[in-house]
Amino acid sequence: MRTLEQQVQVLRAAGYRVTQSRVAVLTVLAETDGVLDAATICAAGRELHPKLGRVSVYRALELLAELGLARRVHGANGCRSYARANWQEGHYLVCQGCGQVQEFPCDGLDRLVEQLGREYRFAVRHHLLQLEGLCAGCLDADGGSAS
Amino acid sequence: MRTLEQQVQVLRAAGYRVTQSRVAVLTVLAETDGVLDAATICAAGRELHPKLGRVSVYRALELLAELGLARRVHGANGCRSYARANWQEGHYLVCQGCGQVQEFPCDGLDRLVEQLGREYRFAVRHHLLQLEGLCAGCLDADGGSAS
DNA sequence: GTTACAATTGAAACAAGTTATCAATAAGCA
DNA sequence: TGCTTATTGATAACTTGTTTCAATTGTAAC
Ligand SMILES: [Mn+2]
Ligand SMILES: [Mn+2]
Ligand SMILES: [Zn+2]
Ligand SMILES: [Zn+2]
Repeated sequence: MRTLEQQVQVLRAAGYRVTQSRVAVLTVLAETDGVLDAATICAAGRELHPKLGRVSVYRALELLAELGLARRVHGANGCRSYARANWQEGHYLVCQGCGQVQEFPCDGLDRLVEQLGREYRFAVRHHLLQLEGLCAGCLDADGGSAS
Repeated sequence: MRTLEQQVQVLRAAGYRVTQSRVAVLTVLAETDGVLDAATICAAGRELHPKLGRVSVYRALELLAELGLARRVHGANGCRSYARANWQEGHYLVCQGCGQVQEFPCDGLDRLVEQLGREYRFAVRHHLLQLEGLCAGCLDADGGSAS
């Protein structure tokens, strides 16, 4: 789990300025476990940086996603929401109960992806694996009553 | 590969009416290998059913996706495009060269998903695996010059 | 074939989400 | 501290998706 300070270093190292807007967006994402859409991030970000504008939020999210510091999460009605991220490739669990998003490493997946590439003669450049279901906490809370 | 006739049966079996709008959308999707957005599907669908309206295209796509006859494909700038589909779960290859979308069966993936569920104590309900890269055809055409 | 009825449609108006513009600002550097 | 330029953000434009509701059409019963 990268700290905010480390994330800021990623920004700087990539040659981008460490601006109040970008830090605000990064901070908002760091303070939640779930997914947030641009409007929510903007509202929350204004408590840190009151002048924050909608447009900057969109621009920051796009940049942060490129750098692997944020991730656009695929939802049933579009992918308008983002979660914090620590890697560029997408391997994550989305809890349908509490909305929490959890990244996970992908050892087995990378092997599988490589194998699929050979099988279908396809040169894989990126891969996205998203699992939806119920997290441990929500399973316990439900007592197994979840459909 | 399900035929159009079989797809129509899926619609009917699920209790939905086989309307000109739905058949038009299904046909347009069947006639391409790639992904199409709603506007494009609407335009193409009007050659089959001139009265076809935008709204019906959105509604048809949502329904067809539910039935596993179409799939919303996750793109870099949102997921506004659809491809034909034969299953409800998402395992597919998206070619960045020609735009072709290819579904594939998921034996190994299902095992992996099950294992991940145990490892993270997460009850998986749905999974999405999307690989992006270059298909065999585009690899040959490029002669290996692709980045 | 005709009739009855609910599911479905589609034009129009609306709402939401996203991007272009461009003068003003502030981040990094000397 | 001042210089330079990337970045910002208000506004306006645009694109995408949804609501509404009277008209239509698919289906099954007659
Ligand atoms: Mn990986
Ligand atoms: Mn599967
Ligand atoms: Zn949960
Ligand atoms: Zn998506």
